[in-house]
Amino acid sequence: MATGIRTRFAPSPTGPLHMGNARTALFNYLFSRKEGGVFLLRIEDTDKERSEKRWEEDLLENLTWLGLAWDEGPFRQSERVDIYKEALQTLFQKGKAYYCFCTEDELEALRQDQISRGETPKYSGKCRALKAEEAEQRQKNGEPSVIRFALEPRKVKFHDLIRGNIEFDTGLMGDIVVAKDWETPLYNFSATVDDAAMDITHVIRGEDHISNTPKQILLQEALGLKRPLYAHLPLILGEDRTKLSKRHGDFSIAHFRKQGYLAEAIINFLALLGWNPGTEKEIFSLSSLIKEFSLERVQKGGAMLQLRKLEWINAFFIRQMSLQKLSELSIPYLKEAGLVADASLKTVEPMVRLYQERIKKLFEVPELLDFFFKKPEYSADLLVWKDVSKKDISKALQELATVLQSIEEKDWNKEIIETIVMPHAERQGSRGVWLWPMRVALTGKEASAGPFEVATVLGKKETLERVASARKKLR
RNA sequence: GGCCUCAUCGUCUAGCCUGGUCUAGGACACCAGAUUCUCAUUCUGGGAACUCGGGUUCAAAUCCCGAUGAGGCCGCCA
Repeated sequence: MATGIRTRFAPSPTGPLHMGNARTALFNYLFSRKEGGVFLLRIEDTDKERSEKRWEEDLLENLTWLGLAWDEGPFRQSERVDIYKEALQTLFQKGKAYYCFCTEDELEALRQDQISRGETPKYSGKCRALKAEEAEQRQKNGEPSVIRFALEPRKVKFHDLIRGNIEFDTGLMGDIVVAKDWETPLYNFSATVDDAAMDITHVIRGEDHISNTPKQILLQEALGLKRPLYAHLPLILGEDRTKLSKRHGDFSIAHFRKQGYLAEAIINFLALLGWNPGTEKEIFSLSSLIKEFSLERVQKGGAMLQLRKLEWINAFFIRQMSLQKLSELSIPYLKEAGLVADASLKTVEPMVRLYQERIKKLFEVPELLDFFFKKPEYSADLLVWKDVSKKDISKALQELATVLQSIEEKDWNKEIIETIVMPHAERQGSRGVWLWPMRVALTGKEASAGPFEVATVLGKKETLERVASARKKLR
């Protein structure tokens, strides 16, 4: 903690953790770890209508699954109302806050009017002119109101660690609502107060917050709070190059997890979306990312998600994984698909081994391995290799059965089966005449692992049975 | 509409700050070939980009200006 750097991930529990969120969390995590700082989690649940406990749970669970461990928190803004109340008082004392009694209809009418005149919609500041005592009285009388912050109209400059200097004219913005009432602070206000209260040194968040920054800076100045450093990350875009949202489909981490994407792969993929090491290295573990990460190498332009690449990275990690680990991960998917009630590593490992280089995501495991657990279903036509006649295929299978039968149980392994069967297959002009129907007889599939490996796993008895039933199909 | 941000292959990007070594590099995807009973893996090869226009300079993807395009924000959401 030598550097005293503190970052935070501050999602609102109004939806699941998704690719965009997760990357913001990842960059905050990487930066704080790299600098030996603290990474904290804050749940921004000030919106009572939209916040849901299940989304908070989703956030925590999937963040943990990804391996993004936070050092402090989770803090919930809903549990920190007193802190905001106090800040609100300060604002009132300094004459920077006032009650606004304008109705939503009134404001909407004003907005429409401004838009139709080609002006920037902004609050007129009408209630700012109200006498404090009068406003207080109306408020006490129960007249509906909100609390606004009197924005100082001036140029606000700040330095963004990714984009350089940015300047806004706050005269172009209306007074913002900082709280619906004393118990209900709004985002710009609660986030500003909390970032200071939690000693956040680096605010690393999405680019969509750039225009909130000047408002927050003005709030900091009014409250006498320290200004953190800012780094605005480029947005993650959908296929239409707009900000990722529900209509782009399900990009929740939970969804990808269910599909059988590995946490390592998602982390690796997300890291490369908007950041690169400056070398040609593309495969990273979380710990290697911590070593190499730097905000200076973060991109400025938004990046479209490329699911193909995620799949490739996922398949890569699957190929790198130990057989045992991959088997362990596969078992739940086999159970889920109803192929096995219970499976031991010992039975599953030999099967998984044959498919390790073919699995792109764990979700595919059942459809790839199903024939190991049940008799294959396929049409007789599938047994036919190229334009060989069914009669010849049947003959090949008959001879194959005889040859296989001759192999002793104790010699039933890939090498021996291959050395014995291959010479026969070679004599056919094309090996396919024997190998194709053999493989189809055993797997029922157009594409699968090799016939000798599969036969080995199935065992002699089962192999012969499947070859026999293939011959029956041809009759 | 206003403000802000961004701009290299289809996509993610290197290079840009510190102009020449860039006939612009890598990866994914795609195409072709090798291996092969199939699929996958692996290997080899291929096509594919500096948004446009000015300027500065001996020299610009790189610096400056403008245009265009794209995105974000303009909530009693975050």
